[in-house]
Amino acid sequence: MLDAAVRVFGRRGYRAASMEEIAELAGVSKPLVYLYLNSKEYLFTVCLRREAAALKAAVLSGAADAEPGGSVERRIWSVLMAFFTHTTGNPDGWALLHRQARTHGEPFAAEVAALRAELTRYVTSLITTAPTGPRTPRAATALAHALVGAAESLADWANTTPDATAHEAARTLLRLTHPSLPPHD
Amino acid sequence: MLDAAVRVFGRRGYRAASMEEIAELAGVSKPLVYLYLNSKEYLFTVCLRREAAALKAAVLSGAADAEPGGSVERRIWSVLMAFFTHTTGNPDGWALLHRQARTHGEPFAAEVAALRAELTRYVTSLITTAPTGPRTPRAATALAHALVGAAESLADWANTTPDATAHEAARTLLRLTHPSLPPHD
Amino acid sequence: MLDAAVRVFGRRGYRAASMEEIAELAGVSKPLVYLYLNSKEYLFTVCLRREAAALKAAVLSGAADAEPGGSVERRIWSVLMAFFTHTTGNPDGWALLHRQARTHGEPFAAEVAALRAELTRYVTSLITTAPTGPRTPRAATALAHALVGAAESLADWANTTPDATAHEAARTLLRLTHPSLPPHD
Amino acid sequence: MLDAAVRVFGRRGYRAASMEEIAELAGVSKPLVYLYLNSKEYLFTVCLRREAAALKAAVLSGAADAEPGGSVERRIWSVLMAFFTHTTGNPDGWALLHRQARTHGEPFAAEVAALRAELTRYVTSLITTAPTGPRTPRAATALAHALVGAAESLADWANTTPDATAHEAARTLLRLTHPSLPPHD
DNA sequence: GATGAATGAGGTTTCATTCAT
DNA sequence: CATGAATGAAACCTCATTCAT
Repeated sequence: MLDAAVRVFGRRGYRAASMEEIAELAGVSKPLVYLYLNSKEYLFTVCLRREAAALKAAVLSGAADAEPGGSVERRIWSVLMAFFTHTTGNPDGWALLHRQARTHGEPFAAEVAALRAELTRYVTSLITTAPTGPRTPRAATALAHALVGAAESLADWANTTPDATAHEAARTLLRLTHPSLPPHD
Repeated sequence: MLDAAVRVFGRRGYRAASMEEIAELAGVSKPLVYLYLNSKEYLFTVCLRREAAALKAAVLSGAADAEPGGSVERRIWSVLMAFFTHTTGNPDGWALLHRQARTHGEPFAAEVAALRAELTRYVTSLITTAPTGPRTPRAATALAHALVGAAESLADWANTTPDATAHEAARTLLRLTHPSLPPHD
Repeated sequence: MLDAAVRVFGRRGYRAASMEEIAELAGVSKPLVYLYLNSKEYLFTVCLRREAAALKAAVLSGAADAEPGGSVERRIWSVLMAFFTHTTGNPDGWALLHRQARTHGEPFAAEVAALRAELTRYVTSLITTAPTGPRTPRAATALAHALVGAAESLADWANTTPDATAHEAARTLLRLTHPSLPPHD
Repeated sequence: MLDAAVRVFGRRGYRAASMEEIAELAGVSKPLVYLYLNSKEYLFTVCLRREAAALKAAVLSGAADAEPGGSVERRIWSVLMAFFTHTTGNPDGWALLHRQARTHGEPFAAEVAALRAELTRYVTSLITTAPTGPRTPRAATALAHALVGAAESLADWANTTPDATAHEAARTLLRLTHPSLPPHD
């Protein structure tokens, strides 16, 4: 039932999505949706939180999967793969997070902004450790924003381009940040 | 009158924007809006095209401003400066293009996708000329998508961060693609 | 279970009362309410009839309690005391009868009107026996309506005024109709 | 348009009244009702205030119409005639005030309670000046409540009894309070 | 026998859109 | 030409009511 909501919200946007369509897609009746999820706003909030948590969990699990003794590049690679694998495997959730939730009034935009800020901080920390990285915190933050945007754009690209893979997206981004690295598996 | 529409559409989104608010902000009456612009959909289309054309013109003019004999890096710098100067100077138009138009059903998303494709092709061509660039067209396209996304994200960052400048955004992006270059003025 | 219904109906009114709240207050589930009382309309009818019968029984028992050889005034006093004792002891039932049932479409209003007519006829008969009473039946009926209204208003007053007693209400009404009588106990 | 609302509210009650029926009876469309009167609640408030003001104005004008040098009884008669003339000439408004507004949640019940309290205070003052009246303020208030209730009941009686007149209602009530008085014109 | 789970019908409210002036 | 006045269509939400267990 939440799946249906994520799909409709992700495709149509909050305003254009109708509870009727969500209910229909879920194969239930409108009142049932209201029984479980009290209002359209609340339903959207639940979807948003679920997708945010899922994305976060995927990325963290990717970071954890990297071998403990591995290089920084290896860890970055794991995170990127986890990120793109999640977004390509869950395009509606990704659209909800990246596109729809941000075009909406304060409570929602703030929530996704917080998630994005968390990610940006993480990227900033990765950048700062690099020897050739930016020298001021401000520059690091700006660069992190650029990289996050690049990742987001690649996620969209992978979702709209036929036979584009998460692997391809990850490799593209890694080659941008580490031009000298040999191509990964 | 279009200014008002761009502002309201850019801030509220297509569905949440009401013709009433647009007319009010423009200082005219609703029927007048319908007289000049036949429907909400058409009004949005006109806004979208105007902003797309304005952005394109700004970028092209930036490209033309570069001295004929200058280096490629110099030309890139001009384009970036033109792009970020335009987006920071016209945040509502930028929000309309980048955020609102893409969250919407096919006619609009396709239009902005076309604009984006044009830009991506241009970036692809720039990339391919570089000696250390990607070796396959597919890889070049993917990288171009990443760079366009980085630029978009920086435009948003510049619009939401106090005292962030177009210059700073351009410098950040250029440093990402040309790490060895000395900082530009 | 009917107690719960009377309470909710008496406080909220027919339309504003929800079967959910009634079932909850009764400590049972909604389908059980429907099993015993077929519909909201029927449930209301049953409540209405029960309260009407209870009020009628209370008044008649009051009339019967008066000593057989007593004066008319004494009998009136007994009836008044019985009436106000019942309404103050059962405010929700009284509200249901006097306020909610009458604000509602024909089947209910008619039923409570019948009860009221019965009471009015009784009062009319009391009035007509008095030597100084009205001379025409029509005038007697009108006066009876006035007195019934006075009693109803006093019942409401007693229910909303802190430390107002049935005794006080009865004394007030009796003094209105028999100004020369000494105050009762 | 308010007339239609008063009529529907007065007959059906707040909850049972539908904006559809009000609009239909007024001969306009639903959105127009919302254009002029923002919500059902606000519409009801406006109706309530209008009827309260009209009733108050009618009664005050009746009081003012009495000849300056006339007796107290004469003034009372004028007020009663004004009251009953208004209620019989405006049965829906009377039903709205007396029946529907009081069965409804706090904002409305309080408003009509204030009106009723004003009237009750006025009656109390009339009572207290009479030589044979009650001796304590509490008793006077209680008696005033009884008389107000009697008047309300007579108003209902006059509205539901064929060929009952305001004159008849006023005479009935006056004879209740002043049994010795000769019948008025 | 009692209930958790589900729905049909209807109510309030909004909004893009159009005439008559 | 410009607008005040008006509406059709559709959205969100609620509630009396019923099955399958």
